[in-house]
Amino acid sequence: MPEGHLIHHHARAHLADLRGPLDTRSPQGRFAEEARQLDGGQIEAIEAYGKHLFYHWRDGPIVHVHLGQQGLFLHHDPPTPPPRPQVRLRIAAAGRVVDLIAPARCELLPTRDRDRLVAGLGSDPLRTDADADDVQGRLAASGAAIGAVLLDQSVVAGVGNVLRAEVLNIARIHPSRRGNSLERACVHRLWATLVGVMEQAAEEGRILTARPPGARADIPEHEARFVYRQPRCRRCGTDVEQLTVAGRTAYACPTCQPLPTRGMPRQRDGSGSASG
DNA sequence: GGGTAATGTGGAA
DNA sequence: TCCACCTTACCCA
Repeated sequence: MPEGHLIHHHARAHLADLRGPLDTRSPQGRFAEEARQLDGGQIEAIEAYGKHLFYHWRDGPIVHVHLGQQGLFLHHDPPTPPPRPQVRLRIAAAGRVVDLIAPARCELLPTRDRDRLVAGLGSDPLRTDADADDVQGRLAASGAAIGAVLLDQSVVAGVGNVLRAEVLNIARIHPSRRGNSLERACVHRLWATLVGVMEQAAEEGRILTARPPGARADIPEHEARFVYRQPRCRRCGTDVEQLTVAGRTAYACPTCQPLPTRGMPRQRDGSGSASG
């Protein structure tokens, strides 16, 4: 389920909800010993970085969570139902309970390991320490398809398949275009779009890029996207093109995101005729 | 009730 | 490049 926007959304919500002494347990059992260690402790800070979550326990360890593809959080108000047997970690505060299910990773992490992990990540558009100039430079220097570079967590942290499709459509860039074929203003537009879309998505907890004006609040996600898993572009109605970029299905509107004609003069570098 | 895809990643081949 | 991980949600009968 999760891309970076949702990770930040959860971090904010959990920081607000999980105050005071906490009860922790692992009904599923795979985090039982760790949960016993944490039981009765308090969370001091929650950090989101790309698709990673770090729960900093007061005078305690860091709990590192990566949801992977199937992981999800359930939130309960009292009266709290008993946890499903699949719940890896239940964290219960006085008024609010969070269940973590099917994470790709849930582990105690020494600070050194957290630092090493973060050092391998690129700028996160949702973090104040994101280095916009550095990322744009790296995007513009890459000879790989921009749709591949965006998914590379060591370049930009937090972008997944939905954000890739929607942001490239909004910025009118075809996912197959090489980073180093993009004009500087184009890369700047891409970064600005990324930040804007992700901030709104983090706020709302979902990616609703193509929401029509006046749409009901509970509009389904699949009706509120320009090209991701759409038969036709919601901007112009053109049939959406599906292609594989970086091993994952990419979606593009041939009208809104045209590919420059092959063979167009581009003498700056030799990458213009690269296969793909 | 069954079958399938999914917003991700890392390791094997 | 493919598969496993592991669960939910959705589609269809």
